[in-house]
Amino acid sequence: METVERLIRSTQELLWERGYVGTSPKAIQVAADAGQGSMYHHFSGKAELAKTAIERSAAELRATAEEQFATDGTATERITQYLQRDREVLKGCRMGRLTSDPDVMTDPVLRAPVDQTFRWIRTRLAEIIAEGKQNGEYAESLDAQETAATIAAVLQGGYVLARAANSDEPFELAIQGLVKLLAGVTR
Amino acid sequence: METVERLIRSTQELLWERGYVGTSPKAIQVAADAGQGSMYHHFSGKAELAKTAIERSAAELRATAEEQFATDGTATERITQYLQRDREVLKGCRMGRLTSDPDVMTDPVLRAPVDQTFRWIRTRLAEIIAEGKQNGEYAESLDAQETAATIAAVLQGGYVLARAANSDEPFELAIQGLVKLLAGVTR
DNA sequence: GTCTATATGGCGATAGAC
DNA sequence: GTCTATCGCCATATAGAC
Repeated sequence: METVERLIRSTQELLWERGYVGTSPKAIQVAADAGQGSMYHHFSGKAELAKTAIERSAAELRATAEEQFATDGTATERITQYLQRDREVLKGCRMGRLTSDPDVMTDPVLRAPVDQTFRWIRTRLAEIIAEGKQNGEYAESLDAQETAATIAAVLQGGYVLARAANSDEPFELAIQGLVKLLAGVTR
Repeated sequence: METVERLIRSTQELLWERGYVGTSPKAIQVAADAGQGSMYHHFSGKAELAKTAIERSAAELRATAEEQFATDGTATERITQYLQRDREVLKGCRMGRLTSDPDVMTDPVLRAPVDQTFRWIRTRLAEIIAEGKQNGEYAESLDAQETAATIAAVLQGGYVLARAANSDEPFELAIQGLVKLLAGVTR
């Protein structure tokens, strides 16, 4: 693999594990097996490399989610599939965790892909719920935007609870609880 | 206010804003208006000060939550009150955000109060839901543990979505969506 | 493109004077 | 208890040779 690619992927991994503030150029170089000069030849510095890595992760995350969303099946089936797909729960969400990083949230360039990712997920979930209302799966009174936000929040919050407990269990409980609550509004 | 107290409170504030990795002893000293020697006289170092600050924040958080939980009223009323109480949404949860900090999660001493806080919240919510089942407010089939985890997750995830969007809106949407879903299981 | 040398400044802590 | 001095190390680059 080329040096640039190794640098980007190593940065993605380190941002996931340690955040932006907790990741040093040196650590990236070691992980990527690239020299100092090499890194600064390809990128202007830590910030530009992080921008590239975050944007890459955002695109990957959307692609993975769309795999679940784009299947055929009822709205409930698609949402449930998304909720229950295999996840590395204890690592947390690589986008969600960045919202705790002060330097990411402060820099509009670094925050933008994080922002966009969650807007996209909420929009996509709201579309699916709206479809479910159209075909009579859900009551007309169900608010698509609100419910979409709730679903996205349970996932993000599930990660938080799991990491706090150092166990997948609270995540699984939260998802299961949500699935059952959703069943309550399904006709 | 005494120096020790200023040190602890400044650390609480900085941990909330910038996390453990993003907070330096120097920054704490400046915020607390305390000298280098002063800080190291009262605490062995950054880690011990952080431990004290996190434990303090955990206790405060529990006390604040219990204010909502301990009122009289139906289970739904108490839960809704907790969900809809005034919050500094864009600052996020000071316990929840620490789950993204690599050095906090790695150190058992620093992680313990975070762990305990969320276990307590989930337990407390589950108790209230169980009471609601007893007095016929909720269906017998409602799982208290799962639903408690879902509620806690929506709050934590709501913070994440709000910070990503740099707006309270997604938080409010997620809470509102949850309240309505809960109404679906209320008799 | 990649390497090594060098630089400035901050981190996290220790030592000892006052 | 608080202050200043000092320390070794790392963060984040820049410069210029190869």
